[in-house]
Amino acid sequence: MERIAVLPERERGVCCPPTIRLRPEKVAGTSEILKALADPTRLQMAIALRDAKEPLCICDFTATFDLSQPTVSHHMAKLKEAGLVEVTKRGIWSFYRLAPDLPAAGRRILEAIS
Amino acid sequence: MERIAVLPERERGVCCPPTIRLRPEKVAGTSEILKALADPTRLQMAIALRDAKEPLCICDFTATFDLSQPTVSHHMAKLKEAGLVEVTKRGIWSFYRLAPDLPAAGRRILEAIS
DNA sequence: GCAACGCATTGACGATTGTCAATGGGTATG
DNA sequence: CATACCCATTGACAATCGTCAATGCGTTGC
Repeated sequence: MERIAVLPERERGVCCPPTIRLRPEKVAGTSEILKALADPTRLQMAIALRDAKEPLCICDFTATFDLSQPTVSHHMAKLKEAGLVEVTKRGIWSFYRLAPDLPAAGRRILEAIS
Repeated sequence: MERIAVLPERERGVCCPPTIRLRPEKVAGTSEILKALADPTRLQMAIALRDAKEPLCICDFTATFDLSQPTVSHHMAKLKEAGLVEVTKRGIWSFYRLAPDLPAAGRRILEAIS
């Protein structure tokens, strides 16, 4: 990612379409992950799960954020749909943790955010 | 980001709200960056700019994607609003490049995606 | 059995988003 | 001046999103 200094010389009517190296499925998957993390609440939830020593439940986040329980549940479902999060039920609780089989793209993004 | 093995013991009515270490402004800024990258078209545009040896103009992307020029222009404006992209006008062209003063968060995220 | 708890789902609402057609402004060429 | 090119802005539209109230379901404790 080095600095680009000069502007290219261009001729009228001639464009330089960049070649897209990424496969469409890869683009879709990555943008799904990004979309899941692009909401402030979900971003904080994901970071909390990333940094947590133990799995967390919905009620933990309901206590943290000023949001209703259905809303928190809805956000967590989005993280799960994106493959970022995994759930284990025990008793009346649903424990959430970061997906252990997180794809490399997701892992790198999660490590990049702060 | 090590594996979490065991589930915590919980008591009814007692939750364990995670402590949010991130400042609210930081959360807002990062989620703005993520939101800007969360669209498939903008994701590909950002990656193209990241990997390009020279700045690119709007018409380059209009040729690449099957989208109207206003739409491409609109997407580029979103990347610019998020501080990811910088524009230099010369003649009839507007040349876009990755922002040289990209905040660390943005740079790490951009390097993480693929 | 019954009440309380934790959670997911549904339905509804305003807000935001992605897209295009239409338009206008600036710049080069003839 | 007139035309062609590149680009940004506006207005409009359907689609999606974030949120909550209401509801239902499974589990635990009395």
